[in-house]
Amino acid sequence: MARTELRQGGQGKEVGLDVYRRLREGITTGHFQPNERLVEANLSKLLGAGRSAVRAALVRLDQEGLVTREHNRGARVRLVSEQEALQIEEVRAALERLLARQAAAKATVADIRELRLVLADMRKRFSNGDAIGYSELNPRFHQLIWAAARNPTAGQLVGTLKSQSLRYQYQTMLRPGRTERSLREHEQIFSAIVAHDPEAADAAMRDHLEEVLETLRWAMGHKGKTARWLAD
Amino acid sequence: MARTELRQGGQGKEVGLDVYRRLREGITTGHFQPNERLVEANLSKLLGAGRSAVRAALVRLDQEGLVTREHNRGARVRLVSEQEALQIEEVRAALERLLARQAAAKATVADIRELRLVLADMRKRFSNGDAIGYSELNPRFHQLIWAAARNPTAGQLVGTLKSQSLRYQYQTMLRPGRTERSLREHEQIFSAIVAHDPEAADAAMRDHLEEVLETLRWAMGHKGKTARWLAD
DNA sequence: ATTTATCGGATTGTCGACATTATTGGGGAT
DNA sequence: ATCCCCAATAATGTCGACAATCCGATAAAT
Repeated sequence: MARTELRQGGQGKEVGLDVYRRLREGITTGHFQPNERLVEANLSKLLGAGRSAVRAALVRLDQEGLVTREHNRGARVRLVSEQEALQIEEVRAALERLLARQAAAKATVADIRELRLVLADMRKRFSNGDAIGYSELNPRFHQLIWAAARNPTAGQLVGTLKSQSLRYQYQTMLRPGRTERSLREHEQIFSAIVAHDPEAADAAMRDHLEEVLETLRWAMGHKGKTARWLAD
Repeated sequence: MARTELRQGGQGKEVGLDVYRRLREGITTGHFQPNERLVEANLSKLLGAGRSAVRAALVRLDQEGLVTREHNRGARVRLVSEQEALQIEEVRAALERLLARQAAAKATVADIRELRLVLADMRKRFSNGDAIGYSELNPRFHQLIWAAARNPTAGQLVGTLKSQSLRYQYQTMLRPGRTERSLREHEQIFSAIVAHDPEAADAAMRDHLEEVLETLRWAMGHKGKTARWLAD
């Protein structure tokens, strides 16, 4: 099936890390589908690395929640249920509130400049009716906030959480009028950060992610209609 | 048949998991000190397992944040700085607020019974002037809340965070009058959960952990006096 | 027909060996 | 005495081989 050689990258050293990154990429991009078996020998050939490296990567990904491993039964891409996705999103919300608050407290002018840039881009794409392009910018906006908060602990955590629930991210766009609302919420967050107002940033992020969660719950209520072609 | 290992610990199978658990135990209990080198061959002999198992365990612990590994330079017990400990505590606070809220919403009578039991024990030890015994019950109380929230995602996360900042947990007792105040805060959290009032539970947990954080900051200001004998 | 037993292929778990890479310590030159 | 180079040592990274285990299929038994 996979005719595509993912072979490339490692400059002779750090093979292990490279394998981990490429495997991770393969999972998050959907190259490997949920519940798909990850056979060590196959990956070994596919990635051009020894089985040891593949094994180590699988252990890491397991701990990270992207892969499940059963004793003597190998590894598969972890399928997160809708219920789990909601839990993850709740946790993510709690963390992003903290990050927004800290970003408002610590953001530098450079941070704010980059945020403004992305936000302008978002406005442009929205007014062009490019909903997909808009939602592609969404992660970038949030990542800038994480960076501005200068809290590696929380940042890394929210990053791995995001990668776990990645599969459901596009469900939020299906609701009519969601994009415009999302844009307004992002603008609120932005102005709170510009004003260096932690309370407001917290509140704005809370409202935003509460909306996202609500939209997600709504979308999952329509599972029969939408999840069908999202599963493929 | 398998003449499997008479080594202590796991019952014959799951050697890998057992090695991981014992190594983890060794780190959290302080048997291995921060920054101490973890040489694979040594651990291999010490734990009576092959180097492969040890290696896998180290990879997991690295991803978990209890160990740091540098390429070609091996692994050592990760030393979390005071600043990092504060960050971790902030994140933990955010997560525990969520968990308290959900616990208030979902707690069963069994959950509440157990919580009441622990709390009664805490009161008893406090009135006996047993501050150390009191703080030993602290984790148990919080764990019961995590369990009552029925949110494995958040629960597991807050668990690993706790294990990372374990080293600083006793610093909060050094402040005079802290124990009594802590007891009152716990009672507030408990009654909010009993009343199934998520808002109140959130607020109570927020106040409680804000206090803990403040106490921690205070203790770190006195680093010169206290950290000396805490480091040994 | 259903259940049980057995066999073969496939895949993982584990061990040992070897190459590669840091680190340490000594010896010589300045 | 100080510095630099280089061998010796220790530990990790990687590979290959083998045994243990699981899964599916086929055959046997009731």
